[in-house]
Amino acid sequence: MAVTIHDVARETGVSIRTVSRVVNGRGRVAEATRQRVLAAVKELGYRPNALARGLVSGKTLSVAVIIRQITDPFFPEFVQGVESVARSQGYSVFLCNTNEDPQQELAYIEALSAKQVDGIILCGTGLNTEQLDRVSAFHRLAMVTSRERREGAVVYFPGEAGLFETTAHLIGLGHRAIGHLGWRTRADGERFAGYGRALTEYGLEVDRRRIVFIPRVSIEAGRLAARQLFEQAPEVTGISCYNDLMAIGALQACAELGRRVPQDVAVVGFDDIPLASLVTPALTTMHVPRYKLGEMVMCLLLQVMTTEGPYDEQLYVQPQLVIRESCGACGRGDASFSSPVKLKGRR
Amino acid sequence: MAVTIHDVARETGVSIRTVSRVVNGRGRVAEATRQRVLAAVKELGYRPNALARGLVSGKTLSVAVIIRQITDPFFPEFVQGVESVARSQGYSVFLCNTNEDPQQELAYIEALSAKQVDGIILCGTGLNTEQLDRVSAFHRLAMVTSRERREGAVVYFPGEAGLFETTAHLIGLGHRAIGHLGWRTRADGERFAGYGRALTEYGLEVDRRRIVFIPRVSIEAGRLAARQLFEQAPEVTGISCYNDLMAIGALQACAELGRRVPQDVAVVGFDDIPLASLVTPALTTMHVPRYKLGEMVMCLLLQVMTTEGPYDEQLYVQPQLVIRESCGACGRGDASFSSPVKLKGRR
DNA sequence: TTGTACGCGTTATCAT
DNA sequence: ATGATAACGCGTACAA
Repeated sequence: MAVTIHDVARETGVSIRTVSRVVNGRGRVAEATRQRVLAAVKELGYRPNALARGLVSGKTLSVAVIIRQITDPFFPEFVQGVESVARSQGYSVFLCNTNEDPQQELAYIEALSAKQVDGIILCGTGLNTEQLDRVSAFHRLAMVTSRERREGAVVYFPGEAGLFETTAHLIGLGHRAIGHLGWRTRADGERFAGYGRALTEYGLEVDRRRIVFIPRVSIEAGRLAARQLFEQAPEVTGISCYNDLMAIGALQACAELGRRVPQDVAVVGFDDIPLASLVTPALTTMHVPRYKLGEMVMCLLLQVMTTEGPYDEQLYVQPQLVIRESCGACGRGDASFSSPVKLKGRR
Repeated sequence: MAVTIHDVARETGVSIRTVSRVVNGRGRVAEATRQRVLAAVKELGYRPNALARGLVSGKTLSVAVIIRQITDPFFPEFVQGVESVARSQGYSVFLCNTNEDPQQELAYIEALSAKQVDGIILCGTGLNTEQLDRVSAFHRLAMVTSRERREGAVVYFPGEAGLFETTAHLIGLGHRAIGHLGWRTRADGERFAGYGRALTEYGLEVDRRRIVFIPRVSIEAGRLAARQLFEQAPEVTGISCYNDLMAIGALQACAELGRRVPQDVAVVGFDDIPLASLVTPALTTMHVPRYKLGEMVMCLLLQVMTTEGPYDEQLYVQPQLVIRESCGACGRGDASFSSPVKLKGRR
């Protein structure tokens, strides 16, 4: 069995109360006693049981981060940001991967509440508003979302406005037949909505044939989706994508089909993952400061956790359009500058 | 305050013992009572406090995975493997990122022991043998390592043999001036050792100038290291790298410096991350089944946790050399098959 | 079949 | 300054 506070007390000849005082640094303790206790702690290798501590204190000093896909390059950096702030405040982090499944997400939240985590961070939740309200009634939480939300602690980066901007960028470059590679079929997809609004505002039709949704995000899924798009709507000359992974998949598809980027087809992504600047043509995309997002939302959660009652604060992060080469808008789209290290179409 | 077992008992008019029985599904309970209790549980939203449960049972149903770098594409898939097995057995997973810092790693282990996790998974630990022995004396643990280890539960994939093989591959292709991009300067680096042994066994000199170590693994670090390598030893025609990230960085460097791959320089990696098959020339590398590794080590940990006393089992995973294009060994290294989607030299 | 009571390792409230 | 002791919420001998 592990060594407990009683062992230390017995060893030192004081009461457990005193040991507790020394260990927690609260309350006055004679320096001599303090030293003796500290010595015993070290010698016995005493480590306070966080369970017992949490049981009585009601605080576990642990938080959970729920993300959709750890293999999506978006999330690791985000998690790092969360973790760095959390650790600096003495918090441990539970990482939970929902595999983009809302059921899984709910299941995790259930389990976490049993674990008595002090707070939960949601990044790109798949829950609907009602579910979200229920959860936020029972947990201290902070979230990163691209869905408009007027209550609670949220770091908001507008997916709708983001895709409006990328799509408008394509329109501004003269494209008229613009396709979209989207995530899921949900009617309330903000990014998809941004795509639609851009078309509409510029007087273009939203054509179902030019839209392909895929359930799970990956380069390979993007490649396949793009191929499908070109079959359904060969006239497409511009593609705005849900994110960079899909966009890179689209680049592959273009390469396979002999469509030159950006000369024949312009492709624009979202997220600006590290890979985006590495591919050739380098991907034009919306930059999202992932690490900073993680730091911000964890800071918000700290506020939430130290506040009695509801805590409302919405932080807005404006994604930035990063113009590279995949849309041909970059002044010197000189192919001779490209390195011969290329992405392959398929393995 | 949260609803406790007492609330449910009061609501139902039974004792907490009965509620406990129903909730845990142990012991005989009259079906009628059972239903009433279940109803109350649902209505009140009762959720057993895992802290209290863990305190009395000595089990928390949670494990921790300690990894070096969540942003290294190696780890996310590994973690997924761990998580899938863990979840299937009702375990939650703490994810801990050490940022390749052994001190951080020790700190995490300390904290985790306070959290009473039931087990710990180490993936590519930075601890030395002595530290490892100490830790394994106090915790149930399983590990993935490329360092030979004859005790405990370990999934072993031989880094030494792996780099021997990649280096030997280069030698077999006729290369004589072979460089190495390594991680850290540690004398006990297994992969570096494999590189050295290959040279020696084939009668080649180990030349210090042809070796560059970098402290942190990334594509960018690999690029810079490769540039340094070419400055120190311009005669190099083959490079065996610690992992794929470095190798891809090396590909970039070659591109920048006008050295054609594989015609002028052959590059070989290790890990076979998804990106490896996407770059052109596609990277020749050692394939490591990351997801499977995660599943295996979690299964081992389950064994460890359900076994009284020490549990010893070493699983060997043989990495496979995947011959692609970056060494020119692929029969038809026909450049015209390459897609125009390329990696850029720098952003 | 069901209930009482104790203990898990802490923290914190009271005395002393 | 320090020591008994009561919670915290739950599992489980043991009793009924």
